[in-house]
Amino acid sequence: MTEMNQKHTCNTSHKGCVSLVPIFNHLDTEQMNEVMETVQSQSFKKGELVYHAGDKSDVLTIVNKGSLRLYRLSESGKEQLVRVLRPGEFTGELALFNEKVHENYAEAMEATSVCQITRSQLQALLVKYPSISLKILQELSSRVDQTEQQAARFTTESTEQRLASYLVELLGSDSQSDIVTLPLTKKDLASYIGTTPETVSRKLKELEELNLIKRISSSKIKIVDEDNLLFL
Amino acid sequence: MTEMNQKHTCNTSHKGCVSLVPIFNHLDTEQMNEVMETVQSQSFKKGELVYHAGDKSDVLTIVNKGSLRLYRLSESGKEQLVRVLRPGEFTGELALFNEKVHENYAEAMEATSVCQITRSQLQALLVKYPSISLKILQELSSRVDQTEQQAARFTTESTEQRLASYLVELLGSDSQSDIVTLPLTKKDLASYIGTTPETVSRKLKELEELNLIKRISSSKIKIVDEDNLLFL
DNA sequence: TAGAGACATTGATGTGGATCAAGTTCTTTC
DNA sequence: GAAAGAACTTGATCCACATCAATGTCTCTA
Repeated sequence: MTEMNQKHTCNTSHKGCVSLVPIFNHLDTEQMNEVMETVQSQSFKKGELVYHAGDKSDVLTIVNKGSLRLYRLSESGKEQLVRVLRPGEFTGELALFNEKVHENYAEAMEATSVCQITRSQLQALLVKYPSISLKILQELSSRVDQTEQQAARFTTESTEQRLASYLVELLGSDSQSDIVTLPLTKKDLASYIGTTPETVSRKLKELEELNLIKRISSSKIKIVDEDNLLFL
Repeated sequence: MTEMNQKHTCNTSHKGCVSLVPIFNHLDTEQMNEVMETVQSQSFKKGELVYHAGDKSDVLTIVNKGSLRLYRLSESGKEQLVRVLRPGEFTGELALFNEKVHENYAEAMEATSVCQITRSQLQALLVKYPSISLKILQELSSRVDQTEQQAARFTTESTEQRLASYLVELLGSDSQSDIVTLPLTKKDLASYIGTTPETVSRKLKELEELNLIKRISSSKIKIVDEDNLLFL
């Protein structure tokens, strides 16, 4: 991986890595044991890079605990948040399957442990258990869909609409309660929806004045009127 | 598939479908023959839809001849061009691998012939020839990358820069000559780079005044200064 | 080959949201 | 727990680009 970060390889408790993640957790116990022996566990402290653009390391990195922030730098050096990886999600597929260099940066947002599997190891597993391919294909095709949708929103919706959609989507998974917790700083949130922190601030204020949301604290927001949020 | 379009199933000459496309053309002759027997050939006239948003048909569609225009409609009904599929490229993976409905519309841009393979047929092939999975994984991961880059451009680059990048990318594949042929109408081009036809018109004029390009005809453009196009 | 409809250009105008700048509040850390 | 520094908010200004409108040009088709 990146040479700049010391690695804390711990050979115990790969279990989480394997049994938790969608691409492996359909296997039976014995097969999982086999997978566990091939994956390497690794930990990163907040702010450390798992890989960076230009890096060619060919491992698949699966988040076990914590979260990774994937971002890009534009030609002009502006940072664009691509997505946040949560436990069970993976990254590194471009370098792994296409033998290309990474185009993204992957940074730990908090203390984060991941499992890594090399190209040759994964290839062996894919041949032996084709169902793993299928899971990865599922995940990748749904990522293509999500990213296309995200791109389409940049050109067809206003900043306010994108912010509102984002809040409602947070609610979706969170559910149960009508209070969402922003998992990102305002700066990252702004970058993700394609705007600036100043504008996020102003738009949240506007949404509050329209009685669509209520700001509880800086990172907690109550969704008052989900339907009209999507109607903007 | 879509019930609105008559299908022109021709059971001859699947050969192109199979031997031309990256996901199959690494197989040996005998294996290809096997694949040929499972795929279905189909033709579409200009403007016909191969599938549409909401459709749940679970086939992988591979372009053999011609081209398909993939687009989305936003909530507000605005059309966003996602990408153009050329021979060898495929679509339909979301519905196929995730058993979800299509989110895109796929429309023939000209007389187009495609090959289709159903979920169960493909699954059988994937188990038998794991190298096919690998090819699909390659293609999908590179699509994720491209789409992420496209999304990042919407937020970090100006319209002029996006247009310039687009022209240079056209040159890349076309190569040899420094003249590119726009494969899209101005309307589609505008949608693809996230702007309006009016602005495309104006920006092309500006680029010409800067001596970076020269418009030969409405669809042919000479790239005069590739380096500075990327420097904008 | 004329005429209609689609597509492309150009101009005039308005505005959403970026940018710059100045406070304010929240977190670190020593 | 005080000081330093992030992160956040609010205000004032500006501009890139959308939108609306009019005209010009291409290309089907009858």
